[in-house]
This record gives sequence, structure tokens and C-alpha cells, in this order.
Amino acid sequence: MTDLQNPPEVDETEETHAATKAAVFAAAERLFALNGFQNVSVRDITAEAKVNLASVNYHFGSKDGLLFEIFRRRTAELNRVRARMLHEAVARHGGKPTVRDILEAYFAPPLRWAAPDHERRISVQFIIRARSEGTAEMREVLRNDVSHLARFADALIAARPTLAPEDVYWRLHFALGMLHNNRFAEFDRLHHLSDGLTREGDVGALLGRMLDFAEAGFLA
Amino acid sequence: MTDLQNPPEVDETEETHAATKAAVFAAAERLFALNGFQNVSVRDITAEAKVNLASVNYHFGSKDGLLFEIFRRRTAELNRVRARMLHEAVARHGGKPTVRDILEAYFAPPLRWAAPDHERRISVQFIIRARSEGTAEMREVLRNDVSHLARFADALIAARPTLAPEDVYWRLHFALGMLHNNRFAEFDRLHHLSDGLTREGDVGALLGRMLDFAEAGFLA
DNA sequence: TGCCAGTTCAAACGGACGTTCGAAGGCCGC
DNA sequence: GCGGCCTTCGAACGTCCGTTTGAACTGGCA
Repeated sequence: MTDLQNPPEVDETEETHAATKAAVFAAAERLFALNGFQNVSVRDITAEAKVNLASVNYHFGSKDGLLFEIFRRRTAELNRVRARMLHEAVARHGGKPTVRDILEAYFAPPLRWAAPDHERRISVQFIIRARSEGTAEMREVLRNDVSHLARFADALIAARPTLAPEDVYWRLHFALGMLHNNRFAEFDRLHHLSDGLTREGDVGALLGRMLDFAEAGFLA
Repeated sequence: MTDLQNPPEVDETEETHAATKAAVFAAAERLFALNGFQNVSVRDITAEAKVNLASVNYHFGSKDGLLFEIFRRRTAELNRVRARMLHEAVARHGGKPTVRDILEAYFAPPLRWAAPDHERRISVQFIIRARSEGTAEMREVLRNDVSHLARFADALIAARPTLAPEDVYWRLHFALGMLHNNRFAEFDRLHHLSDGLTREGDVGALLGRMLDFAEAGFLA
């Protein structure tokens, strides 16, 4: 008899043998990102994925288990790209990257993912949503995420040695706020406010704007 | 027989004749702000307020009706204070307030409310939460809220005539992100990251930090 | 071909939730 | 003291949801 308490080991790679599991994963990420975690039921997910209702519990243990695996996989992937960009910036500047380079290493990966035709477009919205709607388990991961963020904080402190570390932390907090505010709903409001003057389609231009603003804030 | 379809008219003033209604309002605002909208049940609210379960439906029509009335009352109150501060800034500078004055008119009211001993401390968290967890009805109100925000956008465009309006809108978007990121959970993470170096208790200092950062961003 | 582990399936369970009901209570003018 | 209206009360209703169950199905291997 199948042991429901111990479902098969989670595959770290994107593709797994079971097409059902991948379909559930993709449908859930999409629906969660678009409608919020609490507003999507297991029945919604399995209907979208065209699989049986019990698939979620069989492959992921529970709805929260599914939610958490999407979150864990995507944040790990994002952090890896960010760490690599920071590492490259450090190497490029002989150990002393500029404020702009450090901020770019943090901002650029999610913004590139958010490009209209990027395959990770929906993942960014999922991650942003996890930050405000996440479960206790996800917030626990974000705690450990602090060690990842600390590398950027340390680099910023080194890049602005005349500034008190306290001030750097606060400004990093503000910069993170700028980034996390890039949700669909907020863009809609911005478009409405500017009467269509603003378009977020060009993520390169958006990155430039954000870096201009945040860099000036750090150099003030 | 009591007509449940048409409960008594909503009182615009804070205090109403029925102590039950006020108790429900206060308990709901507190619980919603602390735990999120979906994570608080009508039973939680009525238990906290020490009133009967049916009170919510009797006085507010539905759970969403209660949620919406809290939202409507608090946002109206906040917008009124902001509009007054902007008006005063305009009068003080003979029609041409500085970028910093305009931003202060938008930032200061919610930050003052967030002070540790302020009676509106919890309302700020409620409003911030409404921005990401709000119902369709609440987002509809935020649409009209655009006309309120437009006054600040126009003032900023006038204060920075050499900048393209498009750029001003984007920078306002960034500044709003800074503000909306001031949630309990984010402060916790910041404290953890800075190892206790940052303290948000002094809202005056926080306002100063935010204005320094945002002003520099607008003047870049 | 027959077995068996892994997977999918239809159906149901049990609980939490928002809401509604009819009766009881309490306050005020008469 | 009494009638009428607003409010409060305990109890229940119907629904939606996550999860579980046991049987049916599938493909690979002996």
C-alpha cells in the first residue's frame, strides 16, 4: 500500500518523471501568483492542471507543502542568480564594487524575470506575494534569507564607509520597499494615475530608473 | 420584524449609540491588522469583542461589509490629513512647495499614526494590509484614491519642471513603495539583519530618513 | 502471463466558515 | 404597566475546503 505519510522524494531538478506533478506545480504557481494564496483552492489547481483532486496531496503532502515547495525552489533560484551577480561585481571592481553595482545585483534578476516574454515572469509575482501573504513556514525561510541579504548589506557598508551602518541598513530597507512594490496591481494604479504615460514593459528602462533613484538615495 | 437586508444607517462619527457596534469595529480592526483579512473569522472577532456571533451581520451586513467600512473610514481620515498638510505646504511657499514638503505631506501622517503610543497605530497596519490583501470593492476605492494622489503628483511635477512628468510618476511610484513596505514583519527582518541596530520607535527620525532618501531620488 | 510498486481515480469525510432564523431581552414613550 | 422597536441571543443551515480512503489502472520485470 502506498504510504501517504511519506510521499516520494522531491526532485530538485525542474522536470520529474511524473507529468502530473509538473502540471500541478505549474498551475499552482500561476494561480497563486495571479489570485493570491488563500483565494485559490486545491480544486482550482487540479482543474487547471487537468489532473485528479488527490494529486496535490499525493505528490506534495498538502496544499501548504505545494505552496512551500514552489516558494523554496523559486527563492533559491533567485538568490543563486543574485549571489552570482554580486560575486561578479566584486571581482570586476577588485573587491570594492560601487553602490550601483551592488543594487543592480539585487534588482536586476527579478526585473529580468518580469520581462513580458520571460518564462519566469509569473515566478516573480509569486515571490513578491509570498513576502506579504506567506505562511509561518515561509517566513522561517525568509529568516535564513537574512544571511543572504547580509552579504549585500556588508558590501553596501563597505562601499559607503563614511556612512553609519545603521543608515545603510535603513536605506537598504527603503530600496527593498521600492522593489517589492512592483506588483501588477501597483503598475495598474500607476498607469491610471499617469494616464498611460508609464509603461513597465521595458524592464531595462525600469531597472535604470530604479537604480537612479536608489543610488541617489544612498549617496545623499 | 427586523429587516436584515437594511441594517441601520452607518454612523459617520467614531462613536455610535450601540456599544456593540463600536466594540466589533475595534476588535475587527485590531485582528485584521495583526493577522490578515483571511486569517480572521467572524467568530474570532465576536469572541474578542465579547459580543454575539450575529452582531457582525446585524450591524455591518456581512464580514466584507465590516472590512470595507473600516477601510473606508480610515482611508478617508488619512487622506483628509494628507490633503490638509499639502494645502498648508502650498500656502507656506506661495504656491510652489518643495519636493521635500510634498513628500512630507504624504509620508508624515501615516508615520505619526504609527508611533508606539498613538491611538491610530493599528489603523496604519490595517491600511497597508488593505493595499495588498484588499477585496475588489476596496481596490475600487483605491481607484478613486488616484484622484487624491494626483494632487501630489501634480505638485511634484510643478516642483521639478525640468523633469519629464513620466519620470516624476515613476519616482512617486518608488516613494510609495518605500512607504508601503513599513510593515511589522519587514521591521522585524530589518532588526534581525542589523542585529538590533535599527529601531523604528522614533518615527520622527524614520520620517527624516525616508525624506532624505526619497528627496535625493527625486533630485537625481 | 502474472505479479507488484507506483500512480490515478471517484467518492466521501469532517471541520470551519459566513450567514440566517426565531425567540428573548431591554429600553422608551405613553 | 404596556406596546413597539431596536438589539441581542443561542442554535442551526448550507456551503466550501483540505484531506483521506480504497479500489482501479499502468508499465516494467520475472
